[in-house]
Amino acid sequence: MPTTCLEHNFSSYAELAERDLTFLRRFGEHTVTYPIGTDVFEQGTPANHLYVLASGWCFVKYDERDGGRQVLDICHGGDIVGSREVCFQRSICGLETLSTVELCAFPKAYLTEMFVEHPRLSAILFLASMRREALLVERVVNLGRRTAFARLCHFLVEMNQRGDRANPKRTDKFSIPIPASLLSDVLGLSEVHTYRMLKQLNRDGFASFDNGRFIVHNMAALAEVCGFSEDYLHLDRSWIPAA
Amino acid sequence: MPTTCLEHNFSSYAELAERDLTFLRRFGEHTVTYPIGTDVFEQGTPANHLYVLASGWCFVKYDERDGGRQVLDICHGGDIVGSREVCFQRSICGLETLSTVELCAFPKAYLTEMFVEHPRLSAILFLASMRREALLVERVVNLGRRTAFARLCHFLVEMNQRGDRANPKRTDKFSIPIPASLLSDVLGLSEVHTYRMLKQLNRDGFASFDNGRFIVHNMAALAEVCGFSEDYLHLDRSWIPAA
DNA sequence: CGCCGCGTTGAAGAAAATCAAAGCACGTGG
DNA sequence: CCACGTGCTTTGATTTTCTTCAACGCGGCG
Repeated sequence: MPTTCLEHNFSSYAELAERDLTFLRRFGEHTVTYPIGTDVFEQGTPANHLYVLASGWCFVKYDERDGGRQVLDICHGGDIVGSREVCFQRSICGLETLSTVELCAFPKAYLTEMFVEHPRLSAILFLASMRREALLVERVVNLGRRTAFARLCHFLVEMNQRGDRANPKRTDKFSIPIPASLLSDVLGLSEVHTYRMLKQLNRDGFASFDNGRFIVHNMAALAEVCGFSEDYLHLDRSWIPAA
Repeated sequence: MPTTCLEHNFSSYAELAERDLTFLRRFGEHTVTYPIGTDVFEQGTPANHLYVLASGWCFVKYDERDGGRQVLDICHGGDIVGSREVCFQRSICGLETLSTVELCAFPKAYLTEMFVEHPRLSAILFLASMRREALLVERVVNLGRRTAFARLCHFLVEMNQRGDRANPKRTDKFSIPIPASLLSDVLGLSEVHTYRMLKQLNRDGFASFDNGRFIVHNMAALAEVCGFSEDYLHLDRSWIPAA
């Protein structure tokens, strides 16, 4: 499983040729395991790897000088993480684990070879990055233009959609090991207000939350409240070079 | 000028080989001019080109069903626009002009060839996309964790930095043809509150605003108020394939 | 002139933050 | 076993921030 996670992720975008697979397998060996609460890479310091999250949960965070913190993303199994950070001399964000995680590490130094020898892999990495950027766009809209309650609904719908992708067998129950304090940093709210919104979510019968486990009772209502758009799901893979 | 804008942009990331330049020049011809108020591409519809903004101003917008609108970016001369949109079957965002603009259009259909034949160009496109993503990260933090006034300050500092990049001869005076209504959609504020923040900006002696023209009196104070981070400026180009 | 878009101001109200207190589960040490 | 502290959750009261509504000045322009 760990040795094929990079491979598995890339394959989900397009079928790979044997020589591309061989290249990926060279790095599939570099699997690392971290316990909960580990800073995998830190904001402001150079990042030397990009990762595929093989198992477990982690989140991308941005800490402000004054102690404020914004969570940029909750990573799902299969997500590519750190491809933005390796492009900068100092990481824009930090990555912290929410559980024990297995990460498949791809050394930054091999990006050059990938772009030269494996155009198909490069195109896939580009496409995956654009997908992540589209998620960031949704987040900007969420924070800029929606109420606290709608933000929470949007978060749930997005997590559900992404959970489906990571594991097609899922139902409307899903659990992410996320304390409410962290959820408030995702939603750009105070912790107290986040608790109130969770309460309302339950009162309205949309979904319930208990210790990191969400149970969605009415996904359609959640999507309706926040005007959820699925455009980010529909990537155009047609231009990826043939194998 | 128009015929070399793509080339000029890519060269700003790394020196190009003659064969890369030749490839870019094939598309340098496709320069289009649009009047103010034009929708260059529309949210929800397929995008067939990516662009380099050769001259003028435009902005990236996300319209919600309920009529709300969020502005994702104000594009500066030299910016690559639409590389995210071409990766989706339906554009995530729309692009509208703020003035007469000249755009250098690169057909999506040629991405395949670029990735296969021009790894250096592909790497540069990737790097430029990561820079734009870093700007989005700053926007998420801005909207999620900062007050109205700090958001405005951050906007000014960012516009100033990016203006420097686009035109190194600039000073602390700069003008973007931006009505306050649009500014409010950038900052995620109501129009009225935006006016009040502009007033305060003037009262505090940080900067003044008149009809799209900003004059910054104290850039350091602006940067201080919002805790501006320059990390996004420092790209690591070291891994780009040699020419 | 009268209309309209843009900027400004004031007042009222809603949304969310902040402050404060208390309950509850859990682990630790006595 | 119980006492105690600590972190997580809940609730209420208060304050701040921002939105909304409304009115008005002002300049351009048909």
